[in-house]
Amino acid sequence: MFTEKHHAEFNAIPPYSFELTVHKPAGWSWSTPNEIFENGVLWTTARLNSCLYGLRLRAGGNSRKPTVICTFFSRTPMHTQEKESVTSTVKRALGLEEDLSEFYAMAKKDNILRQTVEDLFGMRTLDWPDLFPALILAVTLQMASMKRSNQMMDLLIENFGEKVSFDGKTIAHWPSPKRIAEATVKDLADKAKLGYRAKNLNSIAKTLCEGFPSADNLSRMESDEAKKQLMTLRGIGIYSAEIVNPGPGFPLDVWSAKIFSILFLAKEPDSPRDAIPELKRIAEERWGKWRGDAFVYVLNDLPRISKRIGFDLTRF
DNA sequence: GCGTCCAGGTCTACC
DNA sequence: GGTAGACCTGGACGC
Repeated sequence: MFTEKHHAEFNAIPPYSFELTVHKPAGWSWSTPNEIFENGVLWTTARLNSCLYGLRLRAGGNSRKPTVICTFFSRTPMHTQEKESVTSTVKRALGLEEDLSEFYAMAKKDNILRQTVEDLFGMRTLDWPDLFPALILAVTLQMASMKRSNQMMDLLIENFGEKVSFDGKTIAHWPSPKRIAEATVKDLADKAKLGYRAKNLNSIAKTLCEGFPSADNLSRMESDEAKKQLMTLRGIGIYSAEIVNPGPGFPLDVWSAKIFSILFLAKEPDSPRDAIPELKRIAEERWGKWRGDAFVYVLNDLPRISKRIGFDLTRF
């Protein structure tokens, strides 16, 4: 039984939009696809240091002094050190201490971003509480339509995940690396329809169980070093590493390559895959170290950008 | 109903 | 070091 074990209020560097950060317009979840966002409150689950927690999060403070109020639910009593550790992970994943002022100053001079940063004022981009779910997402996105990726993720959670009941809610959470490492490749392929990805995910899970830097550790590394570490995992290439550890990366795939080709070059690419290196170069030249943030802002504002440029970017 | 093609990449063998 | 081809499989599409 998960009961309330720890309660805290965290300060955020303004501007900070709790809602846009945890409940993104493009539909990306903060920790698990099954989390519940109602009336400004997020009920979600996270596996931190191999322990599962229920979390209830909501905005506090005001626009000049924003805060996030967080309640942790756990099976067992939480020790002081455990409280400090999970608190620090949650603060990082909420982007509370991220200062957007330099990004916004750059964006105000950029035709594509100027209005977008106003549309999504105060949104933090993407920082995973836990590493394995991010790797599952990256692997299931490969060579599949969004519908099929969602099917694989849903089946993984249904067949190998865990349910957490707390605060009157029940939320199904991602499987642990241990559970996927212990499953057979055949079982993963059959039950989660992973196809060739089953072998990769099983290998990744085993590597994580043997010892691999956590999401917290990776976030403290230089971006290139973190990317290098991630790319040692089987089935994780440049795109997947940048999805998992966004930083200043620009994780273009054939879908987003079509969108950025329209925005940068005003044309659809003949071959989106072949256009990726050139589009990445343009993004780096145009947005520099802020290209990762620009990437997330643009992809979360497609309906409004489409209206402004008179081209439907949501049809890709 | 059936065949074909392709999808929000990565790895490997071969040059 | 650069690159063609293989990789699972569900769903869309044409016939």
